[in-house]
Amino acid sequence: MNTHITSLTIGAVAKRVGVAIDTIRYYEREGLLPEPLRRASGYRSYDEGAVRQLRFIRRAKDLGFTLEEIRDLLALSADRHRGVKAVKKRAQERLAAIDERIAELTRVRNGLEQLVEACPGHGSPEQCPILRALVDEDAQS
Amino acid sequence: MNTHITSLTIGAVAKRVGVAIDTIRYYEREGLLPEPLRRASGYRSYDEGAVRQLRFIRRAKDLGFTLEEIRDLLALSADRHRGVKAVKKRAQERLAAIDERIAELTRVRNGLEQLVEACPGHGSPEQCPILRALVDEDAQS
DNA sequence: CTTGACTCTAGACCTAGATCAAAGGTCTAG
DNA sequence: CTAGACCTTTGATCTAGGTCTAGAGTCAAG
Repeated sequence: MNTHITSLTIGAVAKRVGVAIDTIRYYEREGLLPEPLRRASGYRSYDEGAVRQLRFIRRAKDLGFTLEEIRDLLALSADRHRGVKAVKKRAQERLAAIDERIAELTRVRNGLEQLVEACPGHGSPEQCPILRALVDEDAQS
Repeated sequence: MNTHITSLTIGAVAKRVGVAIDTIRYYEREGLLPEPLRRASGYRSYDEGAVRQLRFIRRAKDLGFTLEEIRDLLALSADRHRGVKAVKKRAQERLAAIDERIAELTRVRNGLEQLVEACPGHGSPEQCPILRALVDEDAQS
């Protein structure tokens, strides 16, 4: 519960969150982070809220959300009550997209595995099922 | 076994393989396709071998190989005998990379699923496990 | 006060894999 | 012969998510 007033430079924020300074400025340009206060010198001045928001962005990115989707999530999370429903919907959509991607990769994976297993690893290229599958239409499983 | 002499324009090749004309020229620039013969007019003149090679590239790409890896595969496939071993090795590496990617996606997927299941879909943002997980470090499973 | 680390802006550049535009030459059906 | 489809080149543009540069100003330690 350490809510004392802090004033962090962009470098300090970057270090805390583990992200590059340029990335923070980039997120600001892209509307993912609000424009921070400025010192007299023009230096950006951040507080803990900015650190939290930046961590939010990074975690959402780790879950595979695009920056555009994250912008949307941030807007929704600011909407007390009504936002929750929409956030859940976005998460479900993301989950479905991941499932689809996994299924697709699994299909490719299994096809490739069959080829690898069938390949003796020596002999002429004509006998290699991997090369045959790549060259001949009809050699596909 | 239709190996009669054919001469195809780039457009005809593109249509047969189902790829854009620009993509064929791009592959040529990138060294994935040999420079074709030219008519007196300068038009590229392709034969069935080029069509086969282009299909090879497309199939390999569908299996998740990058264009750089495909360049390598093409070189290997030209090596009668010794190439087969290396091709199998590349395919095994590709398979391992896909497995790793699937495992990673599955981890993310399961984490996200838990959050979705725990979210009531209404109420205040503080009660939404999805938002909590994104905001708070310690709310992570 | 000096030095070195930090920050500012605007804008260029990067990867991968294409895709498009402009300005012009060629080919073919009618 | 002409319309219109097709082809040529060079070079720019796109997506996504940053990363880097130059030139200038600021801050903190000693």
